[in-house]
Amino acid sequence: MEGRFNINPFIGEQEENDTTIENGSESPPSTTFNDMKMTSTSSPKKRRAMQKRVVSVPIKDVEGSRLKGESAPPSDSWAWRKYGQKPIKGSPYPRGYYRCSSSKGCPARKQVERSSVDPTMLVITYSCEHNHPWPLPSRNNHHSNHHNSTKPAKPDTQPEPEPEPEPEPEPEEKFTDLGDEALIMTASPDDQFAWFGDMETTTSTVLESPIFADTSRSDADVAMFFPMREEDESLFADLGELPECSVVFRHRNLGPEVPIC
DNA sequence: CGGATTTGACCTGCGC
DNA sequence: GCGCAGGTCAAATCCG
Repeated sequence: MEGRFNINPFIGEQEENDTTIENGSESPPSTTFNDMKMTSTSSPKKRRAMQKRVVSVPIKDVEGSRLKGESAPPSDSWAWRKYGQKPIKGSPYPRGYYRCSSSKGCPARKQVERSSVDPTMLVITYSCEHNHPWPLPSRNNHHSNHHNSTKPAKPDTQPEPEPEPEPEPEPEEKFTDLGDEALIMTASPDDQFAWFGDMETTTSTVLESPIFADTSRSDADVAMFFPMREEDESLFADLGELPECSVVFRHRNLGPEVPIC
């Protein structure tokens, strides 16, 4: 069923290491995502070069297939296992932590949380060890299909209080938070963002961080960004000025499923 | 029975 | 140096 997004935020990753992420300065923006330490199995102290991509998808699309509350990640072609959930300060919604279980040793992770800016959107942050050889779960590797992404093992076991979505808490702050670390996609739709193509079915929106835009945005790249539609514009109009999130684009190309890494 | 989810505790990094 | 917040682990529990 739809609602299955083939989110493959890791493709094209090779290019983007943390250096690409840095928001104009060398120092890590904050502890948020860069802080990702690979489980205690790997040197806890060592910060792995994690690449991140922030994807925002309409929650309704997700809910279409499952009503699991804010942490219900959209179904993609990969298997994710939830390993934690934490309430995020400043956000009425908790953030769910998922680990890739599509293949053994898969370092991919993703964090799913509902956007406090737009409660109807699910913000998914994908992280991947940039120098880690990804298993490249091919499309056939769909075991995720029967146990696909965070499979709905418990349809409604999620007792999440799920606080009422707030109209628009602190847009800027939220976006800032998100944008700061957000690794934006700026590649050609047919390769690096092919994965994004699948999401398109859900009118997904990707938030782009100005940082990224600033550092790597070239005219060519900009061309990659799809212009906002009226809905989007109005949607974000509420946000007022978004100092951090300067670009919002939606993609509409259809693309085949692509390996996450 | 095996695998996934839940939940509390613990650890690490950052800011003050 | 301390406190805060985020991220991960691990045991318990639940579901198929």
